[in-house]
Amino acid sequence: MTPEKLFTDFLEKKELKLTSQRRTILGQAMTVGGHFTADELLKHSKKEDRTISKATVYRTLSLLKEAKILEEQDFGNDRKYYERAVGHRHHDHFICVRCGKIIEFENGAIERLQDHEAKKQRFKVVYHSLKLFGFCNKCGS
Amino acid sequence: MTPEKLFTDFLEKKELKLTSQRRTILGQAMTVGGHFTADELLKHSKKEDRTISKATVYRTLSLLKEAKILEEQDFGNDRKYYERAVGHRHHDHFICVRCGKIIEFENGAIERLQDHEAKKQRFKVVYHSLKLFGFCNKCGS
DNA sequence: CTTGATGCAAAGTGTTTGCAACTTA
DNA sequence: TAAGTTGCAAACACTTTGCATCAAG
Repeated sequence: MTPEKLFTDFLEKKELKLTSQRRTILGQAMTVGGHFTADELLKHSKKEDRTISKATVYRTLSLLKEAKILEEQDFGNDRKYYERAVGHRHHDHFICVRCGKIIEFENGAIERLQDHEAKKQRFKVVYHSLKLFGFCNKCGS
Repeated sequence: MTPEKLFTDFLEKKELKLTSQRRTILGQAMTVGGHFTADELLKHSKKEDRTISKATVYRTLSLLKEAKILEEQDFGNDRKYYERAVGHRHHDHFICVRCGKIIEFENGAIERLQDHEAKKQRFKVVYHSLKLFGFCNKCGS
């Protein structure tokens, strides 16, 4: 299932329209890769269509999030980050506080311990966020 | 080491002054307990000293954070939360997306796996944040 | 009495919204 | 052509800052 198909299906189901702006923004979101902010996405989208506005980017981001095509991340800055959710397994992040580098990692054992902890608390986890802040190997300590 | 002593030492070392406002705000921050926002702390502090301003609360929060008396938390809302760091072991959080309830938990095994993962990535972790979002037992699913 | 601290209001950030004009289905 | 969508600018919510006045050391 491609992101484009997912999005058109999503829009159809909600009786929303596929506009050229939405197509452009989705395309750019899939192209940029990694973790990006609303503003970065706006800049990229403007390269393809100069008239696209900030408001439309935010509105589209919110749809893409709802459609589970993008995932919103919060790295403790004041802005939100987005990354592809489709074709991208769940993972967590290291964040270098010096250079801002973000490293992804997957660790099933941690997830299993989380589930176990959730059972103990009778809590039904929907999603989680694990971030390890510190210094990447380049930035030493 | 009491929070008060920690704070006066911290201020002295930085040649900053202990004002009545700072004393009030620290006192309230220690009294309120749990997780609170800047605005809540302002409201509480105003009960003790009506003239305290928002600006002073924010400025004092930043000092308390630097002095490691408070810890800043980010629960994905747009505002920041604070909680006592002194006399309070490290822990992580469940956050109920329905009622907003926050449950703390400690799990040493998860921490050990995190350290292990960090070693693999040659990343030096300074602090981490693990949040499990979902439904608490009251809010079911 | 010197230097830092305060309160106020204004400025900043990132994000959201009201509205008239415009597009999609 | 009806309903959703857009760009714009203004509105928002939270936080920070400039400045004249005030108080701690």
